[in-house]
Amino acid sequence: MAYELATTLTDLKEYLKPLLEGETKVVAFDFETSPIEEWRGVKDAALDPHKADITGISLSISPETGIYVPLLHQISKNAEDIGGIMLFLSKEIFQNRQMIKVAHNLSFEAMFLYKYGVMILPPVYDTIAAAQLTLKEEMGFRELKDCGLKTLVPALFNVELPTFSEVTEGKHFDELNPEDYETVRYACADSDFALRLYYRFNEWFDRFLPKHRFICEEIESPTAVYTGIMKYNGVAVDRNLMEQKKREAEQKLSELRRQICDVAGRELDIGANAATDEFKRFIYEEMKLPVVKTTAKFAEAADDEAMVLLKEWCAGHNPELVQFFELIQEYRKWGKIKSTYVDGYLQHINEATGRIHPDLFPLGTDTGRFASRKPNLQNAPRKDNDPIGVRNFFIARPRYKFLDFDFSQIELRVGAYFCRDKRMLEAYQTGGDIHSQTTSVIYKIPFEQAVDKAATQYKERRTIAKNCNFGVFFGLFPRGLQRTLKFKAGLEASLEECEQIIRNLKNGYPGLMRWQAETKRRAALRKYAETALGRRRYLKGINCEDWGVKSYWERCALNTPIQGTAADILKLALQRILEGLPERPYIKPLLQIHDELLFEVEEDKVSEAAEFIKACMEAVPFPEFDVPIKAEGAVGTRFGELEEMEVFS
DNA sequence: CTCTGTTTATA
DNA sequence: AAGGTATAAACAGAGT
Repeated sequence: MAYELATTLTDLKEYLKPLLEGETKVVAFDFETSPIEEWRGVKDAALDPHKADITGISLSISPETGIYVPLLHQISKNAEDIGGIMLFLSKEIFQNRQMIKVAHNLSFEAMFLYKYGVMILPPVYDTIAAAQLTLKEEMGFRELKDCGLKTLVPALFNVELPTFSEVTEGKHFDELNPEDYETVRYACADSDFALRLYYRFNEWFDRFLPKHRFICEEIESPTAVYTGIMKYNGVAVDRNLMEQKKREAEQKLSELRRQICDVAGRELDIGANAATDEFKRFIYEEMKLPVVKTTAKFAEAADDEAMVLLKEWCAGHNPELVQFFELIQEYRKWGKIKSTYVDGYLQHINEATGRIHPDLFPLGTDTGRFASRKPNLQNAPRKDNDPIGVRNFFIARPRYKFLDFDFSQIELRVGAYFCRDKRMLEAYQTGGDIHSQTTSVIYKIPFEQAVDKAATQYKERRTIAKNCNFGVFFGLFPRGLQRTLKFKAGLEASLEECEQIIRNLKNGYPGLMRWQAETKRRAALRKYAETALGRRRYLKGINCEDWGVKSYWERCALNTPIQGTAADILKLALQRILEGLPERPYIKPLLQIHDELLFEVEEDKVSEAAEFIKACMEAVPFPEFDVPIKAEGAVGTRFGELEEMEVFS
């Protein structure tokens, strides 16, 4: 195999000649990284661009070949004129709009390039995204590591690759000698096989699912670059505030524990969440309360709904226990916030940056949505459900502001696009708002009151209306609606009333029922659901005999096109934003929260940035999409205190 | 230490 | 005669 070592820019140019002269336009590349001095002993520091540098770069332009450019090895010789090489690579390759840049797990490479101020631009191709879009079903990919090169290459090319630790034997990559062929071989194999995967996956796409090639090339690969940028940036936190709130929470929890034991009349070990066996035995055995609800596995439930029901029962039979359940509910609320959002977030502050950099997975879900882990920054509690203000832990860096844009009702707009319901389409095309109509229907209040933001319970009512709308779209039953209303809004509605609401909604939007029936029928026939752009999700149990199982998969068949198309639309917006970032370095992408994007922006560039981002998000996502899209902006210094913002365009 | 069940936070 | 779906994370308890 022809793997070479480059020690000069001339060597590199010689290898890349066919690429530079336009005979081929595809190049795969890969970085080897090692921790910088300060983080040498820290686990996984080599994977963190704030604790590591690029040790060397490998490139490949044709199968079974590759070249390795050593940059920062500690022994033997590195390439001459590293600055010149980096400049050459950025200009001629990474930012070259004619060249297809291939990498396996592109967000990693994009993250390191961003560190050096280089924004890699489309066309790009992430072979890990391609793997997810081709083999996810048959190989059962879930985690990123399941589709690492070390798994894919043996499976697809019948070639064994040495693992990183076999080659490095516990050392960092920069301690290897670049003149050893093993070093060159290891580094080059990664780009060589990334390139071969590019051709292999494209053959697969062209043969079996051309639309997934479009999704890979035009959506997921640019998204991988954007993801690398978000991961690099992370979000700054106010550690002092977190420590202070931690103490407040501890105090509150111990007070509540004491009160709970007082009301219970004895010492009770309720653990961190009032979920111990001792707690459950106390309510169901000692107090002999009725089992008002069971869990999925038919055990006695003790969740918040059960607490509400028990509280109601006690109001009639055992009034002194009402307070007990109220205290338990409050205890759990504080417990959740302390363990997940205070202690949990504190564990994830990066020592090098003082910021939180979550793991973001653009293909982490079955529908095409992102997932966020370690920590999950997509589920920070909202103001109205959070006594301590967790979102205020997040602050913009000095001289910057947070800028946040939220797609308004994106899933319902997508739903309107799919079901072609006249009234829904018209409502959106004339700038209207379906949640308001629903609000007025279910609360029996005039439309004017439903749209009045100053009216009491505006937000809460809207949330419930939203639940109804989404629920009805995806197959909510009257029972489910009744439950949502009872437990989320504290509203007692009869089953008949709920049936009436659903009937009203369905009558109000007749296109909806037709679409639902047709979508379920097609899903059963094809055994998959797809988004408007053809992103597929297979529906294993859609033809199962068991009503419950089949019914679940039918709801997935209704949900996937809508949730998935909304995800596609957001990812298309990311692509447009990415294209504009090189000329707008004052915009720093931080997070994606499903229908929302968070940025840090230089404070005197906020309106410029807002105008640009809004335009990217509101652009027609693909030609057939005929429903207007709206993005609403907000600015602020703390994530919990963003103020709505008027954006002119 | 890992695994399952349950609960709860978000979109 | 009836479960909106998509996630991540924490705790509790049981088993290795």
